Amino acid sequence: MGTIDLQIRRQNASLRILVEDKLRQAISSGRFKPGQRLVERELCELIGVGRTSVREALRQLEAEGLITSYPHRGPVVSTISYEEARQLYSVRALLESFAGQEFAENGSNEEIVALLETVEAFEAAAKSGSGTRIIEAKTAFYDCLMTGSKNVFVKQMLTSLHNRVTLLRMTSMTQPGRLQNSVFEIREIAAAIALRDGDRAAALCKRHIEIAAKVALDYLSKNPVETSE
Amino acid sequence: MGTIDLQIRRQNASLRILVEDKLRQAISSGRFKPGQRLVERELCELIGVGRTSVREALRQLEAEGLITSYPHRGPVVSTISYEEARQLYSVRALLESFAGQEFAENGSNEEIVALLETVEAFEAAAKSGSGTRIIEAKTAFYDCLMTGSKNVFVKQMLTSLHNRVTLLRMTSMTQPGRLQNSVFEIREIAAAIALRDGDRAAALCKRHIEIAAKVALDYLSKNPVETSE
DNA sequence: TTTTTGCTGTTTGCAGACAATCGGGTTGTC
DNA sequence: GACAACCCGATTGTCTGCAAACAGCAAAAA
Repeated sequence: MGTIDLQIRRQNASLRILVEDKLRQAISSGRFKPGQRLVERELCELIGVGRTSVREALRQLEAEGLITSYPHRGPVVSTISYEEARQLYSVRALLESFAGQEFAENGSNEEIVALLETVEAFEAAAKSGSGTRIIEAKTAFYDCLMTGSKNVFVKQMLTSLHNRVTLLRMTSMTQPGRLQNSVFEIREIAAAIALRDGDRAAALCKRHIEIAAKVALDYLSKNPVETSE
Repeated sequence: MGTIDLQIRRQNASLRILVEDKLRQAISSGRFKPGQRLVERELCELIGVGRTSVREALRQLEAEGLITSYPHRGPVVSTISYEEARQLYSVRALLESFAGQEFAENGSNEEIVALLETVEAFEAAAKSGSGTRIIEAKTAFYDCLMTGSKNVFVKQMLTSLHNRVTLLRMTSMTQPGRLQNSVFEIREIAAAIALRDGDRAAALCKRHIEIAAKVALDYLSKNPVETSE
């Protein structure tokens, strides 16, 4: 007899977690725009849960920096200024180059194989042109990269930073030609890691983010991020 | 007639924040030991607030990594393994050297003056031998360092890491002779920053943390951290 | 026009209630 | 005595009602 689906009850996740994910997704997808007020009661009936769950989820998102709470005025989807965006990319370059270096020097062979697979998936997604597939593939690549770095703190921090980048509501991918370059850069990074060349991997990661930062910041200085209200 | 205290109620901070700080302090001071269960109701009557505030504060501390929640069993003061401690010091070295470099290159002259003052305060505290004064002075130094780095993300992340280090319940300061060396290292760091030598500041910060890490990890491998229950 | 006053919507916090769940002890069986 | 099934107390997860505090705004007063 085959193994019956062990995960029948994926209901394990508490309501709070579900609400968190829903809100995160709503913010990332742009359904909630930066600057928009999030009224408790509205969220409650929108999601169909009690205030307790909503409030605790909001606290979590606040800790992640996705929303900002003003006393007695409630939470608001965080906005991110040009200067903050610059700082964000700056520290992201630092952490990702560290992750790349650690991966190259300490990652297991299996992890390298897995990384190369995500690169191929990314290339395929890029060819397909599907926006969601591209984002998924890129997320998978970064996830693999961070896992291979063998540092839970770096992984946590980078995940948080990635979430916040979406507040800019503009993936640098949307720039013409940027996607192709991105594919190339990522392939190079993976190659350096596969060759166990930590320094080169770090340099490539750093450069990759710096380019993305330049594109994003240039765009941002011309088209200020759209906020709600 | 003298001005009557206008600030009778500086109740600005919401209860939740107060509870957070109380709990953070209780954990940092060792009143709550790693591994100890934190029962909601006990905390409620201990602090004298309702469950709502306690639960939201717990969510915040969980996001910071100070406590860990198990489904239907409640929160527990986080423990930190040897491997995690290694990773923590590793990323801390990375971020602090970055902060040091940025400070040296972009800090204002006023900030440099302020930094030098915290160094002197630290030296004075070290001479006094008072544990709490030393910790305060060192905190002030780091706070100044992070502020001068002009990067809110780095500051946030480092603050979180500093909080978690206290879970080890052993400041590397307690090692004989370590305090004197620490004073020396910090003076050197500040000097490099004052000279605007970013590379040297970064290298010194990195070395400073690496030494602290070595001391702490050596100690940790011999004396496993005491947990409660 | 400027200041004061009061209203309204919203957050903040408390208390009580209930279901779901977990761990541990007890019971029953072999 | 060993082991499994079962039950029970404790605790969390969640919901709801209620009171107080506060920000923003508009109307009233100067």
